[in-house]
Amino acid sequence: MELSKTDERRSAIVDRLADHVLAHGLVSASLRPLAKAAGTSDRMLLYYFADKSELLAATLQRIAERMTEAMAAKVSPEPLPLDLLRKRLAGMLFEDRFWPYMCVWIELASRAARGDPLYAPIAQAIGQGFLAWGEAQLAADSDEARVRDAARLLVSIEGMVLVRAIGLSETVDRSLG
Amino acid sequence: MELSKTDERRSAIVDRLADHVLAHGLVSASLRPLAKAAGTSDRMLLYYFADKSELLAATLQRIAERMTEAMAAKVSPEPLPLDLLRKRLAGMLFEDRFWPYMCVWIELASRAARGDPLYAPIAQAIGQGFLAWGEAQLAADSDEARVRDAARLLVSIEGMVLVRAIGLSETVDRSLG
DNA sequence: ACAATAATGTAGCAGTCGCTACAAGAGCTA
DNA sequence: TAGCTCTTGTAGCGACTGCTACATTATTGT
Repeated sequence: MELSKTDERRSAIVDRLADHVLAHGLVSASLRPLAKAAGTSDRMLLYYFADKSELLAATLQRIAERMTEAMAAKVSPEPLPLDLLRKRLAGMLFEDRFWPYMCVWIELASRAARGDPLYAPIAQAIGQGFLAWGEAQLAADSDEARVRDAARLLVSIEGMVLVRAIGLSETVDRSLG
Repeated sequence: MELSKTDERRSAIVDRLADHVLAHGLVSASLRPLAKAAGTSDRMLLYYFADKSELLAATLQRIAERMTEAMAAKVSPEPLPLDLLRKRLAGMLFEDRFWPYMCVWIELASRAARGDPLYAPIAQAIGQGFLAWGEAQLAADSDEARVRDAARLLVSIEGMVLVRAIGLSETVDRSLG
């Protein structure tokens, strides 16, 4: 019994908030629509969470957890070279079911870029998590090469995501060819 | 005499709106603050522009023009190979005076990613403009290679921008090494 | 000089924003 | 059953959103 009733309810709410943010973006994440999506009232949202920041932080963390889980399931039994890992990852991230995560991710980055004190640390942590994941997946001759390849993996994946976001999917394909 | 007085006034307003959007982002681009930045009133903004969409479209176009101008000034006399062009461009885009453009660019992409009918076409056009610029700058053995390298240039530049946006500048550097 | 048109100020509408004061119900303990 | 804490609804505040009706002043063409 480590979860109190309150914690359980909080967690259930966060789950439905995550669904809503994935479907409609941070831009439409205002209290009343979120409450409706969670089957409650804005009043109750601010009963379970101190303020909107805390609520959104919890929601984004939940979204990141889901993504981490999905990527953990994609772990390859043996290390892969950069090119191969990049292609596999690109194939995965552009699936319809993952694209909402990428949309939220870009939104997060756009706020982090302006130094938003709520979003910037969250975005940075997620980025570093990805780097660590990449380093664990990559086959490399040296630690130096591993770190460099993980950096290249992150950069090129983010690039493909952003280029696809602006509607240039063919350009993404061409860059992989 | 191709510009009427109204057009001139419109253009002057757009210039100051562009300054404000570059400084504070689309997220704070609401009518009253924009009007203040332009030295006028929200009432007048909607006198010169049909609605907020038209006003923002004009502002973003102006911002894109400024960026295009800056990049035209960076044209190298002879074609460059991908790696070199990438490094030069990265060096330029990460200068302090260009970073605000990148912030707005990510914001634009995040809205385009959700299919926003105002921002999606603008973002796509800017992306295609960049591809054309890259193709003109790149040294390549064949047209096929040129198109592919331009795609790779766009993807990696966008990737570096996004990774820097989330506060991982060292990762950007490592990816170039 | 006068009439038409362009430009601008004032005020406000209806809606949304995050958030809160207040009170009432629900469920438990003594 | 009395009292107490946890939970929830109602209602609203003050600020902000895009936008507009109305009136007034400036400018222009005749």
